[in-house]
Amino acid sequence: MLIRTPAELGAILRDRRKKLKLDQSTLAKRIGVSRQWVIEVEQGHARAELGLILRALDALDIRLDAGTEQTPARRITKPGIDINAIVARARKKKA
Amino acid sequence: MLIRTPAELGAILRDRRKKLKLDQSTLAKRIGVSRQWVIEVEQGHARAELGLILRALDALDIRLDAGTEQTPARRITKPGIDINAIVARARKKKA
DNA sequence: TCCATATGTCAGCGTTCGCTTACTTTAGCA
DNA sequence: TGCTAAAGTAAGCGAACGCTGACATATGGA
Repeated sequence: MLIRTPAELGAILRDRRKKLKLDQSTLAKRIGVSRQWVIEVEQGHARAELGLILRALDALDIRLDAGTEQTPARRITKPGIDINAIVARARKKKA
Repeated sequence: MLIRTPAELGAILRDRRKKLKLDQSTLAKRIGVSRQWVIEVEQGHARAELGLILRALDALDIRLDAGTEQTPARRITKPGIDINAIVARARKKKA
């Protein structure tokens, strides 16, 4: 399963949790976070802490693999200008 | 490359950046973050934001894959008591 | 040697995290 | 119908994020 966005990660976590028949409270205790945290991350919370995310994956026996690949048509979503940077700035200005 | 900790992620990012002959400033601009951020994440910053991390991986053409696997001897590091939870609490109390 | 580049550190600031606690809503079941 | 558990929402709080800007070390070339 490829992960590109926080929302995708959240969906993966939720699916896996359900497959293991755990409720949010139990999982939260297992990870060492609050139930609130589980709810927000499953909903795709983009600013969740990396460390906690990794612990959540571990608690659910999900392995994370990083690969340098060649996925052909990948940069089509990247025009000349840098979308990511623009979004990043927008996020800040608005706030 | 398996990712288990923020430090491992940081090392992967740094290696990949060097392989692409980018300096921290250039990468930071490409991701849409400050140079500071790049430095800290490469050093294994555990509380970095998930969304920014994903953007960094994208900027470096690193693919993230989540897999439910069976890695045999995996739970040996998990005694009866829940280490993760203990660490989590410790992190909080100390602060 | 002097200068430019790359990396790392420090301090201060506004924003937001993740936490707790409490309430609401939904679903299944006796 | 009422009860229970699961899931979601909201408010308030201390701690830490990521940012800017300036400064500190290498390292390498002119």
